[in-house]
Amino acid sequence: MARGHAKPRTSPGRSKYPVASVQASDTKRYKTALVWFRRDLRIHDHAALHHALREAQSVHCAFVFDTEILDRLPNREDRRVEFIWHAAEELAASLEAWGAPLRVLCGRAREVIPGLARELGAEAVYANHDYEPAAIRRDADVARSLEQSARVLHTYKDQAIFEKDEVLTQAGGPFTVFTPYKRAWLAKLRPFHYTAYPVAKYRASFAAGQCPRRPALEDLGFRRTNLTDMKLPTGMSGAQRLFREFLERIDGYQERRNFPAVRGVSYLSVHLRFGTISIRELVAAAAPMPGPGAETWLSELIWRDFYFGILHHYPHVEGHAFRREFENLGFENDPGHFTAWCEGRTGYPLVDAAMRQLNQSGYMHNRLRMVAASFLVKDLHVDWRLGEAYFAERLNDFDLAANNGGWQWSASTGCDAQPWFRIFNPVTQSEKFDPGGRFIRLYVPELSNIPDAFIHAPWTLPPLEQQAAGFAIGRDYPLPVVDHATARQRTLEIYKSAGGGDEE
DNA sequence: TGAAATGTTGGGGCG
DNA sequence: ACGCCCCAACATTTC
Repeated sequence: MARGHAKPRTSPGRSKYPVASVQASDTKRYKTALVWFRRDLRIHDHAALHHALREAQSVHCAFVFDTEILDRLPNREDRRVEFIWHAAEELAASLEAWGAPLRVLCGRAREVIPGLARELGAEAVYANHDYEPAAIRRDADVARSLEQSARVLHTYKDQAIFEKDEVLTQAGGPFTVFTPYKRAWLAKLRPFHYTAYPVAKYRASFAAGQCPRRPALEDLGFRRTNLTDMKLPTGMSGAQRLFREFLERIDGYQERRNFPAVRGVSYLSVHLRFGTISIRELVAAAAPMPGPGAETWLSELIWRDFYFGILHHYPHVEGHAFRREFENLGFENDPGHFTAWCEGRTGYPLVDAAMRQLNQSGYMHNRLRMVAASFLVKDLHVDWRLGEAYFAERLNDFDLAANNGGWQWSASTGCDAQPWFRIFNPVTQSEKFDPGGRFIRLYVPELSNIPDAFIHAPWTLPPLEQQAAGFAIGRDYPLPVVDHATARQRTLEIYKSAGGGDEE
């Protein structure tokens, strides 16, 4: 059957993808269709767009700034809204080059989309699968509304290479351990799974028209952020630039990806999140490429599919520990400690640098996400859900499945999580992965004059040398909020008594 | 995608 | 020369 879990089609022009010839319009099943863009803000290699163009004579496009989401955002300067706004602008410009207008609307998507479909006389709405529980409920609502006026919602796999039940164990169940999942994923992978949808070939099906006025960022009730100052490339073109640059250094990825002060990673996560680049394009480049760099990077892309799958099969992970014995660890959740962590003043330089990077830019290096998460849970004894929520609020690339998976991994509450007795030492991690303190100095300028030998643990700088450096611990930079060795012992007790006792 | 505690080994100082 | 001790370096176990 056709890719993307599309329901079996009966239209006469249906053929096995990819298709060599453009269908004649009299073989199409719909006169008019509407493509609803969501987290897939691009025109190339787009499943829903491709199917709509093939199946309808006249295709309209829309994007909705969903007020149900926007209204719940805690502040009016949100880099993600701005990122999406830029992406929608570029999407509109690209569609316009094909003579197709993009309708950019603002409102409750579950009402706006059925309303727009009625207004346009669209018989079908096309969109890509979104796996978040709230999105699933929204899409079910939209489908129901459309049905009431004899319309239909078609949705497709687009964000993932394999979704839902496509990769299963021998027993037919979902994988809950990454390594065997990855093995099965790789064994199943064929070029077919990462071949781009040739959208441009069918562009004759776009409904022509004037480009309607689009809302400015301010019209949405949001203010500019420092997003553009940060030189974060936005939109499809920004994603392509990052990808091109990353491919130049992918060979060193395996080593360089661990060092936050080094440009080692791809920085594509936010683009994958909003679909300004296609996962198929990335896998198409990485899968056939030899060497440990491409292999390791592909692994990271597989983690993404893995966590989509976990959320799909175990939706209770949203809000609950995957491992029930660790549901309630009885942490103190000291508000002072939590605030110190949020604000980057725990007294542990690498943790603080990481949190300040997040606060200033909306980005945090992946290793630092692990270090910061481990510290919150296993040093400060704050519930992982508080950290998860803070990241959700701040990360430009925030994705429910991946963020939840990452936090439960760090907290040892998840499926295939790190063992509970595995506890990062924030000083050792700092010495290993920021040996010269370059990253620390970037975000914790009050430590810029501390010698390398002490920058990972500035409280060990002898008083005389503090004087010489014009620095006083406790005055210019906080003393550690907790003692790691003590906190570690307590963590071991907590997890052991919570039922971790009989673990290997 | 760990770190700390504990165990083992072997070189060198030294009586 | 030899045994003994110290301890660094490495390995293994434990959390």
